[in-house]
Amino acid sequence: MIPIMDDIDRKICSILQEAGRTSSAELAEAVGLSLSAANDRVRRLVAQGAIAGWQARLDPQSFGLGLCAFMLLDLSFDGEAEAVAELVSHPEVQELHHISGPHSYLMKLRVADTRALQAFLTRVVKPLPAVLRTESIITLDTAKETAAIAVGADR
Amino acid sequence: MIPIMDDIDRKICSILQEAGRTSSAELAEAVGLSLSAANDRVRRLVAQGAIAGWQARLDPQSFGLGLCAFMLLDLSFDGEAEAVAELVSHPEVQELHHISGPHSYLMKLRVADTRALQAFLTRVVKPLPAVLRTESIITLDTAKETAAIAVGADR
DNA sequence: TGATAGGCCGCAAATATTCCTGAATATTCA
DNA sequence: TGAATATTCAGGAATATTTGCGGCCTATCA
Repeated sequence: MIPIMDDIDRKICSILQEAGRTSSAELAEAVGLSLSAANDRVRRLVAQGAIAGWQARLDPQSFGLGLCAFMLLDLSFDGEAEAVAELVSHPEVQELHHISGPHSYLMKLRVADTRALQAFLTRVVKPLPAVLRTESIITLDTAKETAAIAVGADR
Repeated sequence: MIPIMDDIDRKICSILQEAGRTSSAELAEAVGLSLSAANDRVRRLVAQGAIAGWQARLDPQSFGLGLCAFMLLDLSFDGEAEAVAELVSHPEVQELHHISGPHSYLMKLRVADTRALQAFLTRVVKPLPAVLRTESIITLDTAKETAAIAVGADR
């Protein structure tokens, strides 16, 4: 099956990435299809992998996680894989990207406060043999933070 | 109402941020409560704001968005607010953080390819009067990318 | 023009959610 | 301490949603 995606599919995805609990009836109405047709679409999109999962978005503040930080990492080639495996295993690490440029990796962290960041750095990051250098970036204020992608459904 | 959160609340949140469509029955079973009690919890967590929303996680590749990039921005104070407002209005911009350190902002972008990144830079970023300098960081490989936070429910 | 496949619709059964009541347990205050 | 008040939980009925199925329509292709 060739995963062609038409405007209706995109609109469905657009709606669901904003409001994941939209009922099939509402969804059907929004895209102008019958309930069962809309449902078929959603099921197909999940099967195709375009919809990768469903999740509740939690409020970090409610869980005492007030600090978002980024960390640039310089890793030696030796032990790099082990370091990556160790880092991604921690829930404080939300993202870990291998990047272009003078640094090896960019890591996104979500922790309670600067104290917790310091603790994470000391307990987890620095002990890794591959870690040559780190540079921490604290977010002071967040203007936008979403995982939503540009589906292009509004045309 | 003081939003006290006990272990059961945390476990519920932990489950739902992994699998947002878990049925109340499953949820109830997982935390050892009756269906209605588990449901009450979820409703309360939503009302409190601990659960901020529900969403389908989409696969960027399926929508032709193969490139994740970060951009460090140096903005002049003059026109900063307008630049921020303009940037966050674009769906390609997933995140925009005001950060500590020598740069003003860190922006996360999701676009089709380097060509699209270049186009965004030329069409959207550079024309902003407040933009003094930019530094683009391309992600070569992503070891982890999640919005899940450390709920601390596994204790 | 006839066969076939894909998408859509509507209905009915199965399942899930919501709402209500009452009992048990904590908490507050005199 | 003891009574009054709140919370939290459980069960069940009413409501809503999801799922599965059969059939219709349309586009495609030989």
